[in-house]
Amino acid sequence: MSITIKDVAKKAGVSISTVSRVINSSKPVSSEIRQKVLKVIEETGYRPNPVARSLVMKKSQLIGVVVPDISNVFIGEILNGIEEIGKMYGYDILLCNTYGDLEEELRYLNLLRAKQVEGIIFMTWKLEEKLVEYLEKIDIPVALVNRNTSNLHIPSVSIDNFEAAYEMTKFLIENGHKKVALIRSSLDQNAFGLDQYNGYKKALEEHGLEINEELVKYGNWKLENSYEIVKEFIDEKVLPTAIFAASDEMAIGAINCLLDNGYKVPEDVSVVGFNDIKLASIYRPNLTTIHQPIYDIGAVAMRMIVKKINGEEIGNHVITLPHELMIRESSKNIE
Amino acid sequence: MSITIKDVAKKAGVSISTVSRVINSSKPVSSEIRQKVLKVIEETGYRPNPVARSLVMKKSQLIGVVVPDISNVFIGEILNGIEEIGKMYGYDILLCNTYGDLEEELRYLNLLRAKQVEGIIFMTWKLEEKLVEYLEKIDIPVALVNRNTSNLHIPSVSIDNFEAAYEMTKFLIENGHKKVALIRSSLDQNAFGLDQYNGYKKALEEHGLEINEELVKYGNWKLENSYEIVKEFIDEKVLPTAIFAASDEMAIGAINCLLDNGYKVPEDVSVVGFNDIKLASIYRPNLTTIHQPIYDIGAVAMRMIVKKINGEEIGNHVITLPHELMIRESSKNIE
DNA sequence: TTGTAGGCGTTATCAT
DNA sequence: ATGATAACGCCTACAA
Repeated sequence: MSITIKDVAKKAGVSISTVSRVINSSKPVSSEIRQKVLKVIEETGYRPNPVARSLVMKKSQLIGVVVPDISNVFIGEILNGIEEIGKMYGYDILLCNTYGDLEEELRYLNLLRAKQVEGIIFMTWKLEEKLVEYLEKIDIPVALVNRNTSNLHIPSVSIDNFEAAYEMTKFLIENGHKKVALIRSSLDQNAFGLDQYNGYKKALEEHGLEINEELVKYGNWKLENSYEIVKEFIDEKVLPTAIFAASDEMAIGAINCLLDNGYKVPEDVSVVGFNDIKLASIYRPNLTTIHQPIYDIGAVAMRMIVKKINGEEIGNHVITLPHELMIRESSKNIE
Repeated sequence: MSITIKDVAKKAGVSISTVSRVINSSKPVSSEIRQKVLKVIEETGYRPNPVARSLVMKKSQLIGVVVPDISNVFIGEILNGIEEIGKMYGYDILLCNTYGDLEEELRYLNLLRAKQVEGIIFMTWKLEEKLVEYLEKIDIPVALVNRNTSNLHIPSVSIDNFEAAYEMTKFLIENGHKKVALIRSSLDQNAFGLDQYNGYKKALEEHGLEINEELVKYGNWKLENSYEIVKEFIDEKVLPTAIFAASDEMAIGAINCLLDNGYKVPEDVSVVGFNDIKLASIYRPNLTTIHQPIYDIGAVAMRMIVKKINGEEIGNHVITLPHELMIRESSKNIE
């Protein structure tokens, strides 16, 4: 039986409201009584019950964070940013792992509202129409992460994936690569990775190269998966001179497949990634990739949520963080 | 203004107790009334408020999970197991990231109790004495993960780290390695990694090799860190013929440092890891490592917590899962 | 400045 | 089988 505000009140010889006032400093209390109450709190080790508090305040000090894969290192680093900023403001994290499944995402979104979370940070691979609808009219602060939403009415924090992919593809082309493969996520219009695809396309078009759909493959962001995709390239003898993987992990999967099949990187094939996770600059060959301020993406998203909770006006609801093309060892000029 | 049980009762023309009974099937309700209530619930989209429920039931359907580093892939996979099993039983996760800091760990533990979590899954690098005390007398179900506690009064789920490290070291020695370095976590007695150290020591002793403390280094489980440690070996010209890193990530950091300095793996130096994360079998050279059933560790821990919550008797409170020595490319017989 | 009392949404214990 | 009603622990008008 844990100690309650009532016990404190009794022990201090004051009313419940008074105790409430000193713990919340919501209204003035004579410093004499305050001291007395504080002392009792100290002695008894009393802690206000957050659940009861949530019930009456309709707040929970909880932020719901829904992600498609906790074991993805990119997501893990974003979570670090979210957690750390959240902690600064006294918010805790209710974690939801969806595996990118729409039903799960919807289920969790409902659950989170029921649990009175004060804000939601959302990340997914495929932003289905249903989700967009839901997120556009939800009545609690939401931030979409890693996805630009300038065309939607949902706040978001991400880099400019389109521009970044464009730069990367352009870089490869200007290094003499005429056959550039792209490994991105699934085909759907609303899938994360569409921006990358469009950036890739733009670069190709600008350089008068036609898009060979045979070279655009759809992965699931896993190492193992891109390994298999590259194996297909090899088996089908359509191996390009450069492979642009939409994540570093997929790039590494690709490189290993190439190595296992007797190809050299970057001598035979250039392989570039996206995200710049820590492994990218340690892996051998070091990955040419797009640097994202991963931690910051999470941090900024959380800060945005906190601001909204506090009713502070936030200027732009679509925040685009800077990215950078990191040219390292896994790509080569073949001109 | 969300709809409450009261609204449903009124709309269905029954008492709130009746509504409560149909949503919980706690007591018989005439099927006629049940249908009526169900219909109103359907129409109104009523969802019981979990917070109010928590308050009266003193339960929250929440499991607190505290980990030292979310972005660590090993931990990420454990979280997958925890989450998935938790979801099966209707439990959600309150995630706490501590960076392994004792103050944070203690703070979170208190917070979790206050939030009425029904169970706690705990993981840390250093199991400080204070934590042991706290965990031994906490009044809610706890499971320590990735750490054998046969000498403590805390339930746990892990592999036999001692035996695994022993096998690995023995394997290296029997492959002709007389100078085997160990990169493990910090020096403290209670640090995770002590079991590995002891296993390592036993193997050396059994083979009449003396322990050269110069070859035992203390890392922080990060890639970058073990890279630096190996650099020290090289600079100090005490490079051994084999390096046993206490995690795959550290092994990869070690290998990359060797490669960057002109050494070949495993020709010049054998490097082995621990955990068998996915990357281990994709990385080149494939890592010789200890396979842990990572996902299962999380899953079993969660199942254990659920059982305890339900008051089911669980046999052994210290669960040891099987491990396996995976011999791959990063190690070599030099006899 | 302090205390009283009502209410937050549910569950559970009584009667009926 | 059903319905009042008292908790659960806390906050907050409203009174004093």
